[in-house]
Amino acid sequence: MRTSQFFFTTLKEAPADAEVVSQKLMLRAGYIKRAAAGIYTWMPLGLRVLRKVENIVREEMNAAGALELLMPAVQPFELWEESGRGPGYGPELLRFKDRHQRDFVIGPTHEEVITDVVRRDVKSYRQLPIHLYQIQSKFRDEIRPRFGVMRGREFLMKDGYSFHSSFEDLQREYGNMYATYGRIFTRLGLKFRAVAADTGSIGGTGSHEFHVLADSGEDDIAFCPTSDYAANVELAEALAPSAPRPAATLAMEKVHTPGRMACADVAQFLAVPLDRIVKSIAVVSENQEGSKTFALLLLRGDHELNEVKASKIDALSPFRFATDEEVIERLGCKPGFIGPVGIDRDKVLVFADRSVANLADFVCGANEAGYHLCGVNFGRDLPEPAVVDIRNVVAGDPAPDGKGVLDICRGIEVGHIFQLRSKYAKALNCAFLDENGKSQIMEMGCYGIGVSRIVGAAIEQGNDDKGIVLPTTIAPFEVCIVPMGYHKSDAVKAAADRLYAELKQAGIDVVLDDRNERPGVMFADMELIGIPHRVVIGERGLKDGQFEYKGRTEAEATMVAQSNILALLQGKLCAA
RNA sequence: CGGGGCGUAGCGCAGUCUGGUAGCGCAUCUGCUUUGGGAGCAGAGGGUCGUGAGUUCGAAUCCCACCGCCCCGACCA
Repeated sequence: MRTSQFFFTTLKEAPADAEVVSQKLMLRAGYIKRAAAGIYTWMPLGLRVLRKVENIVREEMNAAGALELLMPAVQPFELWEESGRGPGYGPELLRFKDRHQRDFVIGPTHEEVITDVVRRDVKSYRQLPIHLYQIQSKFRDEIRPRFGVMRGREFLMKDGYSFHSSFEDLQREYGNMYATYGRIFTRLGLKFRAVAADTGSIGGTGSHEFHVLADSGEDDIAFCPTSDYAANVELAEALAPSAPRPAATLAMEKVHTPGRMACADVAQFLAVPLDRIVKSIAVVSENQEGSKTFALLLLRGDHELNEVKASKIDALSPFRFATDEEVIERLGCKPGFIGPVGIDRDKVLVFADRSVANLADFVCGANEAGYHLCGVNFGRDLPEPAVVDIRNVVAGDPAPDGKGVLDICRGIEVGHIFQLRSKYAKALNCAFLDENGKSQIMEMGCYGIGVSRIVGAAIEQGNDDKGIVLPTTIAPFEVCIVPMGYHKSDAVKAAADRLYAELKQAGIDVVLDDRNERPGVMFADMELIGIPHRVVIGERGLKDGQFEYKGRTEAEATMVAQSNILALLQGKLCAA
């Protein structure tokens, strides 16, 4: 490609509303243009990157035995009614009516459609297993789209679905995909980690997320530096303290704590460590008949509630936070001074985090505005609570695998694999006849990769003050040729044209900057858009039969004999 | 959904308080000069000042409504 024949525009300043570095750079480099909140046009330059990512994903999926198909972006709402997921999915699901007033959705995912396809055509165990995937635009009407293509509303996704005659075979394919995803992210040149994950709204059993590690990520990952353990914080188990609960040493005492509502304020005011303050979070679970279950969740002052874990408590599934009115009605006290002592356990359930259950002589609200209780002890001052794991792990907690201590880092979720089992197959009656002629429901797996998000994540991981730094495998071009005086010097022009033809002939994805621009403009543009290898051709070097080579992240350029440049570049590209 | 902020040329911004013929930098176009790190000079084009309705002799500026966008919050009592 010659830049004079290409179309790209760069900006010196990023739009003011761009938030994260990848978004700013993608806009400045002209990879994408914003069309509406969370909706972008991929310009030719950015599309080259997107397609390279897509093709790596496609090659590895094909190599792993999956078959590509393409499903419709627009889906009949009936399928969502049949799976029972229509109401639960909520406002993220973009719905509309056609001219005949029939309901449709723009697909945020395709479990329903693929299950419908398979149930029509797959009748026998002999046709199983089968793994079908597509690479297609999805639409999810996010509450707050942000971070450019990393949390857009429209995005490109690879979604694959496998169907099996047994759970064992599903597990085999799940392992196959786990390995395939590792190969894909390795080829993409990303620093990533596979982590155990919650299955969320999609449902199912086993699940792993693949995260690109980056400080701007939206997910917290708990991992153990001295073992293989890694899990989303939503899922990571907080072990019970190993030491037994200490004996009580203090008598319970009511103290005046005017205006001290936050745990940190109470701790400071009473000169008690934050980890001996117990906070009580009031929640309500309403069943379908409208009857309410009211509960207090007890956490140490230095811990955070993990809503995913809490929602797995049977009595609280699902739950919401109690309103101030509900708290006053049940406890006779405003939030801020509520606690588990002296309450009617028939009306209020009490769940204590494992760490709270191990406390002695703790502080909690007195259920009276302006007062807390000190020196509180389970068994003596209040009944023993139900003990549960409902907190987020923190750095320094013991790893659940018992092989070290946890640390926390941020990640961008770029892949997710699930063992769906038969959730959708059952709802949509996706069945087959087994060896004995008996009808059985299929086992399903589902495997997603956020293709457009990967581009943002890769730039989040690879950038410097000059612009985008991408791995050669996904950069928009592998090599750029920057001639000094292409339009003035016949010798430079001839050398540049010759090298350009030679590199193209060798199958290298090369761009020749033949614009009549000043050198500074060309250097700055090629660096901004993220070309990993640069060859500069000038009369100075030509006199000695030399070109100048510089890698995108190298500080200094090196002079290379003209006859050696192809071999040098091939070596660099091969190594990548 | 609650709170806050913003909307003026393709991008970044000033002007709004205190109403009086719409500006700056970058980008674009023309000419000359320049050519190894985002050039210089001279000239030019480009605006429903988010939309609508008001107040006024006169509105980017004041009032009202709407639309769009951004940020914070929607566990941590």
